[in-house]
Amino acid sequence: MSVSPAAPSSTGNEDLVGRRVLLVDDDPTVAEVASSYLRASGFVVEEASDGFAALQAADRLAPDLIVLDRMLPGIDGLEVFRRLRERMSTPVILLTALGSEDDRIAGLEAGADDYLAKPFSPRELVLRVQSVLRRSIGEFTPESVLEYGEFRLDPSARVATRGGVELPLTLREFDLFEFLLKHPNQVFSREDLLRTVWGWTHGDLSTVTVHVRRLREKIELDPRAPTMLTTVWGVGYRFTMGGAADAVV
Amino acid sequence: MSVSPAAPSSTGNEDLVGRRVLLVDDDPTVAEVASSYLRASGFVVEEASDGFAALQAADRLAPDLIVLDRMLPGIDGLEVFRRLRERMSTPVILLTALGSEDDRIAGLEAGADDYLAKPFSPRELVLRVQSVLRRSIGEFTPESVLEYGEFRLDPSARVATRGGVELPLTLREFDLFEFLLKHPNQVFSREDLLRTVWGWTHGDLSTVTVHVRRLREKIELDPRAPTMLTTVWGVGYRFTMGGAADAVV
DNA sequence: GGGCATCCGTCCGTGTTCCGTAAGACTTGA
DNA sequence: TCAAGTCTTACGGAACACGGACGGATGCCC
Repeated sequence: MSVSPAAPSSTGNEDLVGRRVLLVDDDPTVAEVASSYLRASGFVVEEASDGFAALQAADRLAPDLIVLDRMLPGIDGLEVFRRLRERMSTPVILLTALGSEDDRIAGLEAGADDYLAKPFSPRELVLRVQSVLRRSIGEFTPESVLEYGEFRLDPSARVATRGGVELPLTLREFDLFEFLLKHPNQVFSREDLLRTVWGWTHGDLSTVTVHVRRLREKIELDPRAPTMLTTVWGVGYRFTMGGAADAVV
Repeated sequence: MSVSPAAPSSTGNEDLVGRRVLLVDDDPTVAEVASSYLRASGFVVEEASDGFAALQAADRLAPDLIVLDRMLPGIDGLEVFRRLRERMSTPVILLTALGSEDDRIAGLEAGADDYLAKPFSPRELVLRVQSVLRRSIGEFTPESVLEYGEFRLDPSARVATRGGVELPLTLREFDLFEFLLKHPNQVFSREDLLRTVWGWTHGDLSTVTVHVRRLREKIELDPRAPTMLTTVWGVGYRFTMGGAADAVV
């Protein structure tokens, strides 16, 4: 199984890191793929393969969100859903068989917060989970603006400036820059970045290399001799300002 | 008017506890689920299953807000809505059936304070009820007029002008513009807009694309090279004016 | 009541932007 | 000097945004 590219993991999702997700599906393959994607996006995932296990796990874990297959061995998914609702108000995303539009309607009317038709792309699932969680947290509350030296980065407007001049960053470049700006003076391996910024579990590391280079092209005065977004040989990259923070090598 | 952002995380929802909500829907399942969610959020809920009962209950209860299904047995939902408006200014959230295509309610929806397309997530309904109520509290003035640059937008009269000249905006265009004016310098995905402005939880995103284009046609000097309603590639749209980030409205 | 204009949602063709990958040149550290 | 790691460049394809147009539905006017 290879990780598909292009997860628009716009990093306004850092508040979501560490949130607990309970994944209920009886198909081991689906469960494994889905949970690995969710984990890659920073969620803590617990799995359950039938209705009883789901209810128990829900009590024990008190998850922030539940992904629930509508078709389950033993108790039906909808029934599990009702019982869940009786004791907690945790948001639920329902996985429904394709085609059966009635399922979806029934699901939403029963109180699901979202639904996803099987077969679904894991990436889509991650997006939905993030979307539902973000909504339940509080929507459209503008994120605070990052200021660092002459750089200014507004995540809500997705505008980055240096000395008041706007930097024409692309989506990936912006996400990458935002992450680095939030964690200055800290070294990240390419794998770290690929996981946190891209949301991939594994993949071609050169992707990171190239994007770092492109970002340097836009934020460094002399991209050939970077002073802020520097390379730590054999380890990764680090964003620093003020120049003197790199004494230790 | 359409929608405003939901629930600030610092939930100033304490003021809303105990507010009376009249829920009008003939589908017992929908009514039950919705009302249980509303009650769980601290509202006092009364239900009515047809138009007459709704009007009577409205008189008797003097609710703070009414959730009204457009499709009702007996009197049509819209008719109920008109009669309600004749005697009281209670805010109304309209539930519309999206599935049945014959439901283009464009005309009178304009008077509703918010609308939500079925099927919807109950959580979404709660968010909207809170949002509308919070807005209506302390706002005895009909509705504040939005001014932004040379634009002036009167939600009550549904009139938009640029430099004193009226802009012939359609219903959707007005709603869209209003939402963007209320949240300047912030990027919204097509999905965000579809959910908040249209009240759809799911739908064709190209709908948003097209309406943005039509709106640009009317507010931009050069619609081909938009300067205010700009596209953020891979993310969504943003309304900005002149460089000044005076986000206070 | 019929015809007309308006508005809305959808679809399709087209051009553009951006991203991921590969391959070769270069640099670093031993 | 050598090998591993890093940088640079280029390219193909995919995702995306846009314009144009169409059909259906509604409201209005005659």
